Amino acid sequence: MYPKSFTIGKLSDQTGVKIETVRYYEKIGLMPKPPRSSGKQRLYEEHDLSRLNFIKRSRDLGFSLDSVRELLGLHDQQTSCGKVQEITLAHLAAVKAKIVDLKRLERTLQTISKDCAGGDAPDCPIIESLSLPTKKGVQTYGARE
Amino acid sequence: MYPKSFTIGKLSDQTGVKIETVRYYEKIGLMPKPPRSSGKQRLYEEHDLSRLNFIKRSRDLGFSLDSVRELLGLHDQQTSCGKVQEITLAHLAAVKAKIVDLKRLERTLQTISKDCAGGDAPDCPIIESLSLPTKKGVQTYGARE
DNA sequence: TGTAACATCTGTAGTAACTACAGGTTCAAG
DNA sequence: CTTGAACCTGTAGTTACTACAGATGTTACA
Repeated sequence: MYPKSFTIGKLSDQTGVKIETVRYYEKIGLMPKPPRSSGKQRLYEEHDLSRLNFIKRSRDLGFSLDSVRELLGLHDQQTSCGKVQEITLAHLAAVKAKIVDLKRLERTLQTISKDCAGGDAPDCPIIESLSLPTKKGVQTYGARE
Repeated sequence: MYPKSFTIGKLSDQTGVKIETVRYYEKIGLMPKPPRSSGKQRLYEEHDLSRLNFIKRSRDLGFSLDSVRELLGLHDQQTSCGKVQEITLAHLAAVKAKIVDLKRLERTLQTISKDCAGGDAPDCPIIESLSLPTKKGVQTYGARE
């Protein structure tokens, strides 16, 4: 039999995506509902493996599930490369911005920790530094997701 | 009356923390339950402002709420500077690691997007690149939270 | 004093992207 | 035929909020 099928466990092993996550992707419509064995177990094939790899790699690259969904749509419809690049470049810009944020954060943490002797001193300069108000209305560090 | 109190709206304006978030912090025990006015509205004072500033600044610096809770505990008990520094340095290390991850991610995104002409070409090199399997068992990019 | 507009109240549900059960089937090996 | 691993469904928990709905409270102005 040429198109030999395999269970969710194999799919999970091959891709590094956890079983629960595969079922979750099915539930939210990222992965198709596969045919089942006589005993209701999911049976996957090669193309499911590709699709899941695509999803995993995109996720590893930091694309949101919404972006992945969009990318998959373009993939499935063999549509324009332009849109794909647009999404990718937008994502790249977001990543760059995040790096800038984190570097500022790194500098601040380095600054506030370097004055700390680290002993049992009652007036910790870190605590004092943390007690300073954030500047009004300014999202100073923006390190949140 | 010297210790003049103010409502949650003022507290929110002063700190930049949204009203709902202040109530949320109260619910999870980060902020104290303040006294109320005759009509059940929360009444805050200066020290609440300081505490909330501390929380906000820590959050902006990327500390988790659990870390903030720990930091506040040390703050409240005037305890050792050493532990504070420990938490801070651990956090700094995590931030540095994340920067490294994101930079790798940035390079990858740059690489896969630069070959893309961006037109209506049916074989998009980005899509092809995304379809590659992630290396077995290796958390290659780790860009997740 | 009335009333309109705004602030605040409680409580619940929703968000992202999973992860972790509980309590049951099914499958493969010996 | 029995054991144990793998699989099933469904629900609830995670983080750190945010967004309502529907009910009060407060304040400014006429």
